[in-house]
Amino acid sequence: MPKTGMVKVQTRTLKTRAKLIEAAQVVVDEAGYEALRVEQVVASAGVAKGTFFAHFKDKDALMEQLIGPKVDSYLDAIETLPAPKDVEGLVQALMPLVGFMTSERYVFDVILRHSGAAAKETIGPIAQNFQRTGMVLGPWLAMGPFRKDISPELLADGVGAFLIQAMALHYCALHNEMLMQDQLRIYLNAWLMPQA
Amino acid sequence: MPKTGMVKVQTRTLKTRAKLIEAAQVVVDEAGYEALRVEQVVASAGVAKGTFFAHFKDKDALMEQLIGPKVDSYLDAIETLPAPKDVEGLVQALMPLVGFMTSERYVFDVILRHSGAAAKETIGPIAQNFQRTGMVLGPWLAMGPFRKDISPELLADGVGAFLIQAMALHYCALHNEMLMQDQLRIYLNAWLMPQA
DNA sequence: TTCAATAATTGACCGTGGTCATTTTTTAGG
DNA sequence: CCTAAAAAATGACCACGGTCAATTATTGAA
Repeated sequence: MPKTGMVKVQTRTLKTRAKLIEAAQVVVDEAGYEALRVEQVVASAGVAKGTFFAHFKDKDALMEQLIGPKVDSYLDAIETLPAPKDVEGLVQALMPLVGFMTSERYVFDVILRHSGAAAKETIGPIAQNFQRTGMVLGPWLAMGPFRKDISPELLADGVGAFLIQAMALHYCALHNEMLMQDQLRIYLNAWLMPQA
Repeated sequence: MPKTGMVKVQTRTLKTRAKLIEAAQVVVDEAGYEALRVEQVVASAGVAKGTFFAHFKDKDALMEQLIGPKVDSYLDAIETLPAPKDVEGLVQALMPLVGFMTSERYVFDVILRHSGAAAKETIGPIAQNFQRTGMVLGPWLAMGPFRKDISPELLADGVGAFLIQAMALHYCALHNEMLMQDQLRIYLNAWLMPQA
């Protein structure tokens, strides 16, 4: 593995890594995440298989590099939106992200594995995304007409938990998207709204 | 695969399946779930590898047969307990189950992968467990000093969601210094208690 | 420019889950 | 019993993620 110490990073290293990620992205764009094969990636990147594992601890690490930025782009989009004024607005704001996360069973599994369930010393891109979700959501929730008796961080944590729950219940179905949305609305109403 | 129609189930079939599960359980008892190898199981069961996959769709299907009943036994124990009178009591009642679910990273992953399978055509043992969790928890929560503005089913759903969240965080480098039961207590207090 | 130390790359090899055409066993009818 | 069809078991084989000792490229100091 290219050393991550304080020594100079060889240009070659960056080139190779870029080639691998680019080749991987092409495969994903053409056939989806599930269909990605390391052998295919190294073949079209023109490097040996060993090189792949010199750059990525395992296949999942590459997946993180592909899925993480994608999730990030959805968070970018969310961040530009005005703070939602109710649960419905929040759900609508979250749906594109949810749609991506449940676009493939495999993607959802990867995200689940890495969303905090990953026992790793160095925090990966996906876990960082979840942190960022909290950072985006927290202030939003604090501004909205939501319960004020607990911290925005805790509020955001709960949104994350119910997001996972709703996706887990309906991860499979594109045709279940309405159901997932309804489910999420129910959860978030119960979680976010001050009790009458 | 042994047919599951209305024809007679051969004694041989039951024998073989029993041998496989027993052999698998021995491996698990000796080395844990993660260490289980199909080749080891078939070797000590004295059958060919193909036979294994005639009885179980894949390795995960066997894992469900091992983990499902185990989770069930914890639910049995919980069911005999008197309804908890506060969040602390609930947390204490749940901890043995939580302890098992997080005893191995691999076990948690298997459970995660199968917990949302309720939407699938054939509902597996683990998904059934999660349903049962709701059935055990619902009435309990209805009896306790918990919020009454939402249904017991929804309350139980939320407990499930926060259970997963707390367990996921337990494996996360950023949060593992906080004890899982402390985390769970915070979540469940926020979720279950009427707002002051 | 040289060269030794270090980093990156290679590809044969392995472990292990999963497949399938073939063989063996069981069942049911005559 | 005998036999043909159905069910179960077999094991050689494959796919694919991952390893590692050997090889090649890069670097920096003299």
